[in-house]
Amino acid sequence: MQDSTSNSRSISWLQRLKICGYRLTAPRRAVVEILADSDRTLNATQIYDLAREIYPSLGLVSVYRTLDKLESLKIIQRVHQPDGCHAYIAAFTGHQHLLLCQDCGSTVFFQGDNLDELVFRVERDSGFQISDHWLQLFGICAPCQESNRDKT
Amino acid sequence: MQDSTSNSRSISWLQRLKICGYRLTAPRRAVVEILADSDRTLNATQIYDLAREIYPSLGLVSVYRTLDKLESLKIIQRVHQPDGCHAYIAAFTGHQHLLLCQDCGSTVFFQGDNLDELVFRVERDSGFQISDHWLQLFGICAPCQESNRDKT
DNA sequence: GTGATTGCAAAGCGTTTGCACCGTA
DNA sequence: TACGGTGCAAACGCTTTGCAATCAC
Repeated sequence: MQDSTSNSRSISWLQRLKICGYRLTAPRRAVVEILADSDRTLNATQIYDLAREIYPSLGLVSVYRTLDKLESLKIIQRVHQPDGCHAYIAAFTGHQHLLLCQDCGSTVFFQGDNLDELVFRVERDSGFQISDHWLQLFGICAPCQESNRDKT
Repeated sequence: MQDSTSNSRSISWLQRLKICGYRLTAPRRAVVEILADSDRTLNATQIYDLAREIYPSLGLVSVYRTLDKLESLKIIQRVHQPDGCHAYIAAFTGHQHLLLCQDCGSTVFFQGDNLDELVFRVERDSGFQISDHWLQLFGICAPCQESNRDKT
């Protein structure tokens, strides 16, 4: 099937919404489609603009409401960056961390941090009971490095 | 000197403001005082409330304007947490990372992460040029663990 | 059919801006 | 005295809420 509105990730997300008792409506399908297809962080307005290309009568309110549901089902997650925390991306699967391009917002997940020893040491020294950690890398992706070179 | 309005950290911050050409006014002194004295993250409204105990005619606008200046001088920094990114704390000195209590917001800095190898590997695998990283630990501080136990 | 979901409009909230007055240097 | 800084009020942008109409199941 060549239909770009039905990649396997969005189908799986819609199934999960349905299983959780939510109805599959055109606004939800459009928002899911945009986020499932994106490899970069998007905020509510960006999602709204893109999703209206699929479903023009979409309201911004429905974007916010769908984002809430997707986030509470851990299908998507909010991304924090130096300049704010209002962008979303498909959620981690398992223990992964994020690498973000500060030019174009494209993201790559990686794993293989070995922080156990550090966490243990900090836990012992501080008396804190550590339950979670964030590790994010920031940089410039290869295509953006390329286009920055061209500008010079 | 027992005067709680003049601990050494706030004096140093005021000096830095002055050196950078900013005037030392009562509203600025009050905001600086609150932040310099705090070991936990505070947002604009919390700073406003606390600083009005020192300087009751303070306006919220001056809090925002002072926060801007302190942040641009890297005296304070914005802290990102799972529930938002609108809190401030005294800035890192050198290469340090943050450990936050999710109950009371108290913070501890730590150092000694060894991420060079990881950064190198991810850089090689992804093609990104990595310029920065965030590492934050979240947990419950010892006093909060204690008081949670008492509630049970 | 019926109740969840929608888009619109309005409200809400945190933050920024315009402005006349004030106070530091 | 000069002009950077102030507080107030209003504007602003993003997000949430109230509501009647709509539509998936």
